[in-house]
Amino acid sequence: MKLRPVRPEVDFPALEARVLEHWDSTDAFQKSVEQRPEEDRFVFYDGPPFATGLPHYGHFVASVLKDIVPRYWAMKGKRVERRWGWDCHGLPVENETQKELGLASKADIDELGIERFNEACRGIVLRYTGEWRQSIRRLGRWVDHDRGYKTMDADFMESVWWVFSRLWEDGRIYEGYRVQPVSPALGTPLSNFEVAQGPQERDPVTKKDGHKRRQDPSLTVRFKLEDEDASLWAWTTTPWTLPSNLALAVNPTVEYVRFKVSETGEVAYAEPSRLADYQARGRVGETEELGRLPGAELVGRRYRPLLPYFEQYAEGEGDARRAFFVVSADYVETSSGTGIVHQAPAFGEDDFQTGKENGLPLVNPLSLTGHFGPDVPDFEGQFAKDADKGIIAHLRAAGSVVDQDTYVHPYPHCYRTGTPLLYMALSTWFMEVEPMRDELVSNNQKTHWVPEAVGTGRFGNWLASARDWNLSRNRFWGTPLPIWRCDEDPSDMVCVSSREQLEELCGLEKGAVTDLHRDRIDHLTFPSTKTAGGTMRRVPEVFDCWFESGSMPYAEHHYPFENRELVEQNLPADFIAEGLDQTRGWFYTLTVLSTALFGRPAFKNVIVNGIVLAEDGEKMSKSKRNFPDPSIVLEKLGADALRIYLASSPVVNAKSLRFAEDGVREQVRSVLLPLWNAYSFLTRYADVDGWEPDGTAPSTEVNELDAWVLSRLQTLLADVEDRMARYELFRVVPALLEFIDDLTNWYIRRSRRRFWRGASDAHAEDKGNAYRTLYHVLLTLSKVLAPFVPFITEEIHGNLSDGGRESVHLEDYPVADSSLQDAGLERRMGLARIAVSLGRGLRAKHDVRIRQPLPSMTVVMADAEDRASLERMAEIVRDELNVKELRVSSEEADFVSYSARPNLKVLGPRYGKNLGAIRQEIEGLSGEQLGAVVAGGSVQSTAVEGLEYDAGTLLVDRASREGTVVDTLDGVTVALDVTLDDGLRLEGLARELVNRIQGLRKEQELDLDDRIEVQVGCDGMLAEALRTHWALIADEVLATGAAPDASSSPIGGKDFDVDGMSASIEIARV
RNA sequence: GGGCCUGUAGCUCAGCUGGUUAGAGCGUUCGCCUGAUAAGCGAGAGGUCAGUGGUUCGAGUCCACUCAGGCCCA
Repeated sequence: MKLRPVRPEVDFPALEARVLEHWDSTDAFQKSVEQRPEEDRFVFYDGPPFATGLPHYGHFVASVLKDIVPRYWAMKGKRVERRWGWDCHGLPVENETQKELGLASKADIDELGIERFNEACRGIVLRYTGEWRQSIRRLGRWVDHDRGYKTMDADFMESVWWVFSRLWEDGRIYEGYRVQPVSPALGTPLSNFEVAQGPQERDPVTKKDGHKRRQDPSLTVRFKLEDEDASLWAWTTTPWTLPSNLALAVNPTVEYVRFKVSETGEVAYAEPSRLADYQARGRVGETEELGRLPGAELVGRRYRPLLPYFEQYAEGEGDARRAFFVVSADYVETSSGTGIVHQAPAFGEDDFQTGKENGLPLVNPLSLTGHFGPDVPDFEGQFAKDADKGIIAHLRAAGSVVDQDTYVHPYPHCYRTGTPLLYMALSTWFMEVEPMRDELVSNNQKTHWVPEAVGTGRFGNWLASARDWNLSRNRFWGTPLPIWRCDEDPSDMVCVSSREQLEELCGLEKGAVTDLHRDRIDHLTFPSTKTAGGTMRRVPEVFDCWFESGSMPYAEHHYPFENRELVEQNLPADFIAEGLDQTRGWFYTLTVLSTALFGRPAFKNVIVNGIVLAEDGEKMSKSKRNFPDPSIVLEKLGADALRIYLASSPVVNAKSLRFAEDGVREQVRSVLLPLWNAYSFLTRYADVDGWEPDGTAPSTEVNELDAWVLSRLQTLLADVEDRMARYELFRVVPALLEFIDDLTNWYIRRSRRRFWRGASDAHAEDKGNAYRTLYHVLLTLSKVLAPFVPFITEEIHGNLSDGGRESVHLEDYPVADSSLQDAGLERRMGLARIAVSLGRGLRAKHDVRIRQPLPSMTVVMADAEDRASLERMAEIVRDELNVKELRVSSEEADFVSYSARPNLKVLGPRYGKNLGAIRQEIEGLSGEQLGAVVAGGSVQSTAVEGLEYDAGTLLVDRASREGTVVDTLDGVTVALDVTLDDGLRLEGLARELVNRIQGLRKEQELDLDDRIEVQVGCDGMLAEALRTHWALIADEVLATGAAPDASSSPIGGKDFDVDGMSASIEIARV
């Protein structure tokens, strides 16, 4: 099979478009999955994104990871199913729908009807799937969209019900209360996410961003103690919560003062520094201190209800009291107020907790729209904030107001209506997580995290202090909670676990329930079996959509209704990859549900990616336009470049990345083009030579360069395997880069001539082996790189593979062959490259260019083995540096001077404080003494007893001896003999002529194998060089015929200056 | 307010359990080379390792605090 010759110029995006079509037309992805055995799976879970927005770089990062890793394992022989998933439910969708339908509040939705609302949600939820599909395809990600799952599918939802019913049976579900932010204008609780979206403002004092600021009343109220003619002063900015006051909180460890107000004679309690603050602001007059006591001594004291609405709760069982006493709370601070805090358990998180701890009742006279109900008849029908005025007036009249002022503070506002939010305790459904903490933590320890610190730190800590999970939402578009409750007895409940069960309960025929959304099932009722005459009705809540995505491992396969075995075998997943922001999201919900249901971790390996920022270090923002459109980057530079840019960036190690288009371009230059050019080199010369792959493996015996690059290739394979096994993608790409550099800038560079030489002569075997080696390396490399840059490798593989599979992605991943690894050879080549590098530096110092042959170079090394090694590399070094002879010497002292430093790693722990003296002594060691150490001897220390300076305790540095032109690096010292005789000079001039003629060839865009006729007009030494070295020149520039007559200048010749002599040269293709 | 992460050259980042003169790539300056390459080679400039204090013979690395940025939670 002949290789198609390939030009070095390449249009990667166009190439990628062709490859995409090839994949589509050959069903490459399907084949790559199906050709692997079903028993040997690599399980991948795909975290579902919302389709309500377009994909951005963050999704691309995750997608690149989700493609590279599965492709790799597929090539390693695993069956890797990749099913796409869509997160369809939840608030983002509802918000979008509300916006489009112009529905401001929950009431509006109720009015419209859930059915129509949900229909609208269903209509927009898949709006951008087409764009997603196209972007993901363009990125080269292989994933099955057609068999993908959607969290709104009835099968998926039914599995979610099953998951929930298992938790219900296990007694992990309970109904409770939770203080939540409520938008009274919308009449609905908001998620924290929505709260954070509310209006923001910078605080003028602290300069920190926060909630929009608001002016509220600042009211200080007196609560009359029952056992003493004295009062407790408490402060609030929410007078509307005072009707619901049930306790006062003090900090038990803070000291309080009992004092008398001089003007009125009132006796009261407050925290002393707070009292002083009131006085400083002139709100309270003179006082007389009567005594001090710790807060703990106030705890338990009873006071009279400030307002009468809930005074029935004063009475507890027996002598006890249910409410209206002082409680202890650590959170009470003394930076504001009076140090005594009014408690309304329904209206604050802290209050709620304190209430729970002290057995306080939970009273909430407000509706979701923030209006007082009949419990507070004086203000019934009034909006809470509007009632402030009336309440204050009422209290003032009753003589309960100590002070009234205003207070400006940051306060959360509704993100949609801009009105201030109210916090209130609402009934919700919880899953018990706290008792599972230990198990969660131990399951997490079975998971391999990349980077490790996320698992042990961030995620581990979160699990260790996990709280019960509030998994219900008072919304419409979601999977409904499958709880049916009796309208007569609220404790009579049934948890439904399947469609079939619901049909049976409701007396419907089998298959009647096809959709589980609220609009399809809320009306379904059935009679209670426990409560006579009771009717079972579904509770109104839907699931937190995280519960649904966390159920994905089961629900995507409609477990346990179908695929029982498959799902149970698929647990835990081998691999998932998501962003750092999923710590409390998907990572968490997967772990909690898997632990609760199966007692297993949900995933074995996880790569956590960081956040992609714009080039300016800020968040990418559509309005700021601070980042380039992903699709334009893909069209300009290609997906391979973008993939490798992302995969080698810190973002795959959970760090943030400043996205720079130039960074992507850099990948084209440093990875793709060199690879392409190596490939182009092979195909073009193979074409010229008529070489074809013959199925013969390259030999390591013919030429050390071949053995070397094959050895390097095995090292690369081993490194990649190791790093992929650890999921450390960010460490793979640098290894690839290093190899590509070795291949192009050393192997091919050093081997070029092997490809040019005529095949008929003694070099035939060497030439054939060079082809075979380069071919083998490139073909192997196309497989190694395939998961990372799937397009360019497909193209290369398609041309090179002979009898191979129709896609590189169907190949088996190459495995390192340790018999081809030769550490000694790699070491030798390393030494040669150091020597060459030093030699090049010396040429520059001497100002002698490479084209000028030099008589000799001397390399000095102390180590005998190294010297022998380098001698074996003499030809390569001579050729690369254009020197006639390579001398290897051990006589370092002739060229370098020694200096020494203490080897602190050895001496530090042993001689700690003596280091000063040691350092001084070492500085004073003579060249002879150091020479002795270098030679393997030792020198007795006089400063420190028992210390010997030798190769272990000293680090000897070499420097060029003054007056010599040498250079030294890593123990290799190089000196160059630059004396020239006429012979060398002539040869140098001949090479100059070659250089000029090659320039003309290039200028005239001749093909690699075009033969030329050369005419040169010149005189003196140049003419002599032309005559003497014509054979060499002709061979180099593919000239035909005898040496030109230098005395006649060509008519159309181009004039050159060669070392101060002039030459006129003309070439013509023959 | 709490948890976690980040701060090293103009830019992007390495720097393992503390150890010697803090590295790489890109960019930049000068020079070289080019018979695959948009490349390559050589030399140079560029750093108070965010700051302060501490532990230690020795701190970019460990500890404490501060500052700045980020993610998540409240």
